[in-house]
Amino acid sequence: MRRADRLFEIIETMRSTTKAVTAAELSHELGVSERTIYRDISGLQGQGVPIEGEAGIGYVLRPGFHMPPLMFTIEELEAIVLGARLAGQRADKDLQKAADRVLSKVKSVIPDQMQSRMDRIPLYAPPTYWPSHNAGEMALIRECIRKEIKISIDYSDLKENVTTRIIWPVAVAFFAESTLLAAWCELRNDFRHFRIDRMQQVRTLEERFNGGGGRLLQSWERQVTGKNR
Amino acid sequence: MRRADRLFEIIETMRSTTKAVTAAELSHELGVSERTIYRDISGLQGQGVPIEGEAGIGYVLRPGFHMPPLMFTIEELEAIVLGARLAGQRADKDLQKAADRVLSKVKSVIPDQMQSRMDRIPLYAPPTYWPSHNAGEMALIRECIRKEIKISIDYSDLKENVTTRIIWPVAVAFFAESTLLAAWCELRNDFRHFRIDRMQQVRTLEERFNGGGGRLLQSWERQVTGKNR
DNA sequence: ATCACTACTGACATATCCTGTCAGTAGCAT
DNA sequence: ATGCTACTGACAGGATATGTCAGTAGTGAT
Repeated sequence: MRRADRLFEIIETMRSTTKAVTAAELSHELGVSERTIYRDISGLQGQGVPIEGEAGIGYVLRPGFHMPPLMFTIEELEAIVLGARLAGQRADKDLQKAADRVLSKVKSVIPDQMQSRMDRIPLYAPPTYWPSHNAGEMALIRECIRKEIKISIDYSDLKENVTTRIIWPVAVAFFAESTLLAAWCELRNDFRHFRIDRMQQVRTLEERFNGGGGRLLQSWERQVTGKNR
Repeated sequence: MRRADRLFEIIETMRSTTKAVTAAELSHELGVSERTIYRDISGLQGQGVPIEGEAGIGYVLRPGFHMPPLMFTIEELEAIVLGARLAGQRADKDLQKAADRVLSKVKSVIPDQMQSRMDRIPLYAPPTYWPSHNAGEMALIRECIRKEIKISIDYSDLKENVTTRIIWPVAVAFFAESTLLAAWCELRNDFRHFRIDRMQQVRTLEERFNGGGGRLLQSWERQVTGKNR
């Protein structure tokens, strides 16, 4: 049995029982070694499948693997659709695809009668004709924020001076005119904001930084709201 | 990207669109050759996934494939949160509240560990400092679109000439610089676009119009996309 | 009828990555 | 303390996934 098929099989097996399933059972059932099962499960978890393993117990598929039916009002659907369209226009290709998937997932969990209305929601986000450059890098940047990976950028400021900086990316702000990356700048030893379209080059580094479980983000938020007030 | 991941990707891609998807598109999107796509799809079909292919057309996922969708991924949550924030900034108070309710509903169905991550999604839509006037009327306008109620507006054009028109509102377009209402104009007997912030007054009428179950919207879409080409 | 586009199949050499084996660490329940 | 289990790392060999090339056939538009 090929790996690709096996992954589907594992999900189905776990879905069909409420008890915990051990790696040994799965390995016997599917005719592969335990080591392979551990690798498969790790792969599934990496794809977001909520399998939880506990030593001494086994694996359980957390409820929350499938989306339960959801009820939205027509106005809430308008908000979702408009939001997905706006986000799709402003952000990168990957996020745009994610927004599309959100719409299709939402559509498939709401009652039938709502589904047809969802296609006809008359709120549009037309393409912006001043596409921010480096939108392609934004997917990478988002990933680095999530994984807390340092990046190095060549940044050209207002006077066209180019500096190379190592920064710790923490947040992205979608202003109407431009898109800004907020980051801790090792050069300035403080938070700085960088326009995505002024980044000449974006390189991910091996090194990671410690965001303190959101504390870095919080201290940035404090600094920004403090200044703006 | 590994084959096992790709198969899930293909399903999600096909689920997220109603149009047919060609092997060439998939191959480009996933970074593999067309030959591999054909092999992947053949594999999925072998596992019972109802993908249908037609020469000259592409692939479609047969409706009735009603596997409940998988839970949102982190990236999809990012799209939802950013979308809600953008929509909340651009639209009216009511829609903003609806967007908030969407977030809390979504939050209530996702696994615990995801909930805390959702609060810390670092994508922001800062307030626009050129608030479109009459945003307050937008909730009313959206309602009239839904219920197909005629409205009367006093509209001031580029030269400050004010005209009073009876219009049939069909759609709202959120451009970067302004927000436009698309409507059938009884005065001009054609579709016209009105900037929300140029409307002096908005009055709902008793009379309703017949949108033909989306046909009016469609004919507007045709006209707009035709002109843009 | 022709053309452009597309799904689909087969063959084959190559390189990828999947797999089992072995070894070891650590958490949970009894 | 013991047994069960999840989990990780290293490594070598082999299964298999992949790209390339070539070709057939169906669909829709002109």
